[in-house]
Amino acid sequence: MPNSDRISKPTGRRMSLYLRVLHSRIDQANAAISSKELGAQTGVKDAQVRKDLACFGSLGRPGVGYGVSELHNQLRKAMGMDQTWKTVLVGTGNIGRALLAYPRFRNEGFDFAAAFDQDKKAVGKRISGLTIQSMDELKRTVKKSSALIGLIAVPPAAAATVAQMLVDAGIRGILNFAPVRLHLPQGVAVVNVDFTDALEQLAFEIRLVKADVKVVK
Amino acid sequence: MPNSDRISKPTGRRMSLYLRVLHSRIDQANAAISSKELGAQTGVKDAQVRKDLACFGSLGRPGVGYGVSELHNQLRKAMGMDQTWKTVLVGTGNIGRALLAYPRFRNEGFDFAAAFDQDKKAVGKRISGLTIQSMDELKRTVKKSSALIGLIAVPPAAAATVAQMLVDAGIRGILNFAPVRLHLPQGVAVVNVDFTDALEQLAFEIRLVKADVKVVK
DNA sequence: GATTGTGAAGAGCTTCACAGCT
DNA sequence: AGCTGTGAAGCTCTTCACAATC
Repeated sequence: MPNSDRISKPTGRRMSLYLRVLHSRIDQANAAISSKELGAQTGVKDAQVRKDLACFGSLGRPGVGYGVSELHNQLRKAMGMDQTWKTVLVGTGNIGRALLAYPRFRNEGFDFAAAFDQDKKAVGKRISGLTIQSMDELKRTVKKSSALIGLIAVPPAAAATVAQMLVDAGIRGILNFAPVRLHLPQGVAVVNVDFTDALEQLAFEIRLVKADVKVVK
Repeated sequence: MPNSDRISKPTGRRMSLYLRVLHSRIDQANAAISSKELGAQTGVKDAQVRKDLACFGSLGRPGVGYGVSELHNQLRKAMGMDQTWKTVLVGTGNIGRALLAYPRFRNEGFDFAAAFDQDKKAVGKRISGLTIQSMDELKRTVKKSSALIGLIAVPPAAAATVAQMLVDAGIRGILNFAPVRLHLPQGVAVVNVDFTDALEQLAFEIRLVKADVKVVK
């Protein structure tokens, strides 16, 4: 009996991990993989893996495991990876350019439809196959492209304004690289990627390890 | 009575947020800030803020709040931000170069001591004030610089090897940008930053929102 | 009156353990 | 024998609520 009331956030995060493992085994599509094996590859306990996968109903066969190909398809569908997500980028500085060039995005179904920059000197230049557009064109271009995802890679001071522009243009989710908490209306999702936060987190954990006699898990 | 048994990971993550708010108020160093205000700025409930801050003992004054300057100092110390962290970068592709140029790292106490690349054609070039070194020099340079943090910005296939080299050289923490789960000995901390994971997460949340009649928090 | 610090309740996530299937 | 699916137990983090303090 399916357990798909609602997929929790922790479960969603782990789904990405499982997906990565399955992706690396597409060549063995007909083979089976056990929850134990999936767990070992992702650092997740086997019982947890089974609980997570139970969201889709009973895909596994006792004594055997999960069909790689079948599970891969189900997971892709559940995570929304069975479609192409039109995506736009705002901010073509160092980070923005690196993101545009990042090869895995396209492979995973994220397709950049446009790139924007406030700097008039950047507008018109081509990077990674896109011509940088001015902010004035944002709303029209986004609507026309029906992009649902926006990446914000602008300085902190500009992030809030840009976020509002994206929302007004109909964007449904923002991947935010600016070190700022965005206030967005309900119905618009945000995921933050903050390099400084990440480094601080690391420094914090190093201190934990050094401070303790016993190492903290 | 202090509650500093052990600072949990969720608490640690929020500390970064508080720190950011306090940082933006250094000009009002003598003023006070309440848990409610700190919470509003960071999206955290006030009771949670107080619980988190109670780790340092009783810094707050009932009816008033927390001294901005005092709290800032305590937090910086607790998060290990009262020192300079010597840091090295491996991989000087698009992402690596963007990280080296990221201005906030230096501001927050992270100091790049060296950059390495496997590509012989890159070695010797200067980026952001550093001369790219070959991998052969990694161990010696890292030991000499006494760097504790390593950033991995290399292709997935190379990440595990690089991680091992960093650990052998005495690194205590790794910020990993490669989409790979690193297996490291106890005592070495890892924080992963995976752009594709983040985007997948976002796509997943957008789907949640669209699927539901009621919006999920 | 405003705000802290905190015990207790609540919610959510993880792990255990085992019946049941192949 | 091996493995799944899952109820129940265990654990951790969050929220509530209020006495104590300024």
